[in-house]
Amino acid sequence: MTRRKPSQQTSQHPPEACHDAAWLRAVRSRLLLWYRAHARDLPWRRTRDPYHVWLSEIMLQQTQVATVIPYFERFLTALPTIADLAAAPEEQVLRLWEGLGYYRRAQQLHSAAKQIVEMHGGRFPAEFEAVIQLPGIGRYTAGAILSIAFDVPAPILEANTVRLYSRLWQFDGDPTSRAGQTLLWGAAEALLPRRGAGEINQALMELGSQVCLPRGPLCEACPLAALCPTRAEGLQDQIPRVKSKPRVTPVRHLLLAIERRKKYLLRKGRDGDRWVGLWDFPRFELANGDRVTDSTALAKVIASELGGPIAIGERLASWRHTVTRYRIELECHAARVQSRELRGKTSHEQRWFTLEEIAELPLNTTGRKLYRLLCE
DNA sequence: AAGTCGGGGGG
DNA sequence: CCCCCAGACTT
Repeated sequence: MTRRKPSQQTSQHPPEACHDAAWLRAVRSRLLLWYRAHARDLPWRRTRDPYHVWLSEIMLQQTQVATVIPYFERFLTALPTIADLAAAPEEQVLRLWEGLGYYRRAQQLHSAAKQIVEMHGGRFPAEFEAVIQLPGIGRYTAGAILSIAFDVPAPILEANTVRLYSRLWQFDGDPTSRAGQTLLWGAAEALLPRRGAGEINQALMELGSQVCLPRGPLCEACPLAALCPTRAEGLQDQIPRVKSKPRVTPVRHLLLAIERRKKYLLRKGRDGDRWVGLWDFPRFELANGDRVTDSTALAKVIASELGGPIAIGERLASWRHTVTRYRIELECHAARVQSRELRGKTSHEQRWFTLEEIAELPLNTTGRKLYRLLCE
């Protein structure tokens, strides 16, 4: 058991040295007894199909279980095999992802499916080196897929187990630091059994998410409480250390519903934009005190970006939307084109769509919200 | 080591 | 309002 001072916690001994083999065996066996009695019945736990496990792991990145479930089932109904995914148009994949966020996950999943068809005959690879080379799959996701789908003894480390291991090893340094990562990955490795790594890994995450909570962990219900040094010293609310978060900066956006003959002008996000690959209504950032209706500078920007002059009309709606570290004050206006066509050059891909066509397009969340307003 | 990428759940 | 989430990737 570790009894070193916090300042020395991150150095000197490898994590294996902190807990002996008997302690590790006790953790595994108590954990498995608890898990077999308390595991939630989740869709991706009913199968070991590598495609299903892979899809669930990608969707679950930075996304909570309850949010993922309906997306997971709808996605597999639409694209039941890796070959189906590889052959699907990107806009269908993004449409299935719409609302989940982190859309690059969907694009990399799609790209990886094509690679699997090309390089592995459509069969998900079972070797770590091949798996981690696929786009969108890092050390955690590779370990999760390999251990769950193929029973490969690969360690995992993610939000739940960072917290669990920090407490079990009483690590009070910064978990994201080099030393923290080394210690925590070492802990994950030390806990691995020779067989059944997938079950252990899922049990560790389940305990972390259901019992070893960020604040107010349920130590009374924890099967590992008697083995936990942090619990013994009552430090479970100080470990792991929390990092302060960056400030949120407010911005204003203008969203234009430009209609011409029952069609609306949409633009597709490209590299450098926020929602790459998703369609959006023409969107412009406003200066601080800018009034939408009488800014000639704004009119120039709009005309140059859309390829012709636009007359801004009445306000349709306004609301607030927070993304990453920006709080967007959104103002939606109706608008009409003044020339017969927008014929100037545009750096974005932009096209006119009917409402029926927009229904099938991948949009970002605010774009979808404005679409619904226009349908009323 | 810090930024970026989204959106919703829940206190 | 706040914190948090089965991370990966770039700078």
